[in-house]
Amino acid sequence: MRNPTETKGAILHHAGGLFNLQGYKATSISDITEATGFTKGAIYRHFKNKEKLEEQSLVYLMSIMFEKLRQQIKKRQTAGDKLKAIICFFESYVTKSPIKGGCPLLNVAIEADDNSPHLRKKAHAILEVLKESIITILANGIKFGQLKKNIDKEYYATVIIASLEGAIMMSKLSRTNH
Amino acid sequence: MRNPTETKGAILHHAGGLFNLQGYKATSISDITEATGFTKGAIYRHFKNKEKLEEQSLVYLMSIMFEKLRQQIKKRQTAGDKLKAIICFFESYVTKSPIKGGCPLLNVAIEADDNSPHLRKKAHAILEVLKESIITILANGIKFGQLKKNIDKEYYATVIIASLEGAIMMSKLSRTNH
DNA sequence: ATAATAAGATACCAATCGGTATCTTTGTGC
DNA sequence: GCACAAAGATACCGATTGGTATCTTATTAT
Repeated sequence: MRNPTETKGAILHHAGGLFNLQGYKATSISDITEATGFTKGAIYRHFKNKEKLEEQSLVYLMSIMFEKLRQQIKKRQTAGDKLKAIICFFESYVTKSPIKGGCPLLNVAIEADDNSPHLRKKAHAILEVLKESIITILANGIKFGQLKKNIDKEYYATVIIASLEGAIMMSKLSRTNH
Repeated sequence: MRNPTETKGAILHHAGGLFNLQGYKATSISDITEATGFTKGAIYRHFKNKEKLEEQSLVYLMSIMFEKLRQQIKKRQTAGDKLKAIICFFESYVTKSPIKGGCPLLNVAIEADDNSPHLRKKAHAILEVLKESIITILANGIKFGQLKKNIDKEYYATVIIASLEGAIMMSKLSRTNH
């Protein structure tokens, strides 16, 4: 019955969900104890403090995101189709997100501003990974003659991410339900 | 020395700044008393509760935004130049924002999700105003033959806002300073 | 079986939260 | 100049916050 790794996983899962939905600062340890059924003692055994729990939860959330996204990209062959898969992924994100509360990267970018520089650092690193993966797709597209030769890869990668994240933000406000 | 309207204005000014920088939930009444120099008694005399203060602060912040944006748009003549002015406005927003903490609309869209539906409602209305004003610019551009006739105005307005807001979000993560 | 250790529960801590009741001060109408 | 009302300060409230110390329970090694 007692499985520490499972316990830690369950805490990350529920904490991640709450952080993404309510915000990091707005989610209390008590919220997490209620959601998980575990007590404060269990949480503080596996995580040194709330800050560390926040960081590891963000990593957990993004690992889910990237895994789902990777699956979609892998299926397609050409650079164009791969990019379309990314856009589709974010589009489906609006209606039925794999994680409640929208994109964890967007959420943490807005919240972890002045306070919590630890989260901002992690989020920045994650953004770079996302950007690099899109740049790689563009580079391969150029390599195999599917895209024009002298496009500014970094610029296009940035624009793609920006408009997708911005769209998620707008959809958050436009939802009538809920 | 004692001027109630000035007091209320000062509270809105400082509270707005803090809300936009730290987040609404993360900013306490004590933060605001420290920033303004006024006491809790003064704040709760002018605002029924924190919720109302949050709402009015958001309106205050957005009124600053819209006023500055309106000035820039008014200067230009053609639809293309007006749209460029909007993009320029958001671009300058990244480097030297008129309000610390980035775009108040973006911030509130992310934070006021599940909790605080009152803020979400206000933010939604503000977004619609922004979208409509861009649609109007596009419509005028079509009217005066500066833009193609059968473009989807709502679609383009949405894309413009999305990419601008997304860019602000990304810039938040990429800042090396601070 | 039992001792040792790890996992988790319970009970508490000071600090802070939003909010209110009350008191003092300031400006105003007469 | 004096009463009256508005504006703001002070002092408090219960609830909740993140965090810790301690106690109990379950697992594992011998």
